[in-house]
Amino acid sequence: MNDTGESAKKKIKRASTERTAQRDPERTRAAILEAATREFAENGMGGARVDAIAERAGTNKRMLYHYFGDKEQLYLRVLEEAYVGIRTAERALNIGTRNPEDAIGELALFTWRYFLQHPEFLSLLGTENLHRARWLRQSVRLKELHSHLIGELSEVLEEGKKAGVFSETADPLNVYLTIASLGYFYLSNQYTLSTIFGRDLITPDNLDAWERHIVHVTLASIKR
Amino acid sequence: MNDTGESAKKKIKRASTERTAQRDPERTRAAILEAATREFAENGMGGARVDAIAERAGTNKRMLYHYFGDKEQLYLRVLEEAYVGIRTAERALNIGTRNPEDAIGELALFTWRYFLQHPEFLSLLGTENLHRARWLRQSVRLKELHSHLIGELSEVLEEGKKAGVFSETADPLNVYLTIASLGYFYLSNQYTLSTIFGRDLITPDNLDAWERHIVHVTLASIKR
DNA sequence: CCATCAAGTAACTGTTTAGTTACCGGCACG
DNA sequence: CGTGCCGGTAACTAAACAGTTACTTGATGG
Repeated sequence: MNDTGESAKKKIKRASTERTAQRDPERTRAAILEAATREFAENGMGGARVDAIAERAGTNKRMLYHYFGDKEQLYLRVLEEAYVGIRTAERALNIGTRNPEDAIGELALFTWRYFLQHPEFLSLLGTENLHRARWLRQSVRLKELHSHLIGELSEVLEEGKKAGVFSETADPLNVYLTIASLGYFYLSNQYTLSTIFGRDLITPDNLDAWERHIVHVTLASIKR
Repeated sequence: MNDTGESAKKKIKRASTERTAQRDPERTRAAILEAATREFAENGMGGARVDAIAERAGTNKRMLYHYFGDKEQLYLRVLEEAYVGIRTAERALNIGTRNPEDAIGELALFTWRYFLQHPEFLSLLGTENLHRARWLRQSVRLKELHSHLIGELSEVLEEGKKAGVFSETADPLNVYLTIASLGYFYLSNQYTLSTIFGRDLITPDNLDAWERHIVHVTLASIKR
């Protein structure tokens, strides 16, 4: 109830003390979030089951509703965390410090490899778009998260134009959409593509080839 | 039961006779298929409701189960029809009759515009990939439908290589995946993209710009 | 050692869902 | 004329579902 210095002190003491592990609210919360990420990624919003999330998290529905309100709020939380994940890792690249051509190549490589290592992120995007960004639109946390990317990319392109290596028509959003398109489609649609074309797209050789293809196409599209 | 000349004659008579319109099996069947296409496209496999499909089709569940067996078989039928639709239209392009550069440009334009005019096809692909092509894999009708595309594309590329306009490394599957990637991602992810980048991707100006971009990128990636 | 309070459990509820069954009505044919 | 068949209706059922409520457990502070 009250958050006096006394109780705060006790909380710190509790948090740093080895406990029986039967109770661990933060752990439970994190477990629910992770379980929900997997469940929503595998089954979509309509197909995900609240009971399944609770079971995967090793807890029960009572805790899920206690920490997250309801299914929709939990889903939004999962989606927000997924975006924070990729944008944070992207920012750490610091593409602005490289020469323009390398910077674009690095961003393409990073994006492809992130998609490859985080299939659940691609699934969540697919689900959210199926619903026309119904939940993402309600998010208040994500408005500023993405502007940094376009800003940095814009600077890199300007630098390249001045140096005479990039075409004057190169546009930052177009460049990012090109990189993301080539990575997203190949991975998210790998199952139908492999089926209809009778060729397993996910073998190491094919993945390597497509990685090189993405870098090649991206640079070919903006070089003078 | 039996399909003698007599009963066949009667069927023809029935089909050509103006009836009370209370009964029309083919119409009902087609209405169910069309309603199911929309329902599955809008809500995915998990989110689609059999009652909603029946209502949209102006009929009821009894007929749906009568014609299509169950929800899963109906879904597969919808998916198969969607693939037949795009591959049939694609074949009519006859890209083999054009000069190589125009042929690739035409294929890119066609694919983009088909995606633009058939959002339900993109949604169905998304849903099917979410489930790792679980139903498509079971389809026996679709094995040969797609080989024609790659064959024709392969011929065009060979012709272009001989003429010296295309790079020797250009690969037919890669070219198609490039075209499809750029169209698919832009449209299927337009909702989250427009939200996070604060720019409406679906305005006529932006659509035109992206159409030109796809053709430009595709050709830039294979030109010598 | 007892009172308190939050973490966690499990059984329950009202609703929705896929799939079924019992029935209706008109048409073709004997 | 009446019998069987087929397109179509609507009410039903069993299971699954999201969300709730009554309860247990165990740590902590007095």
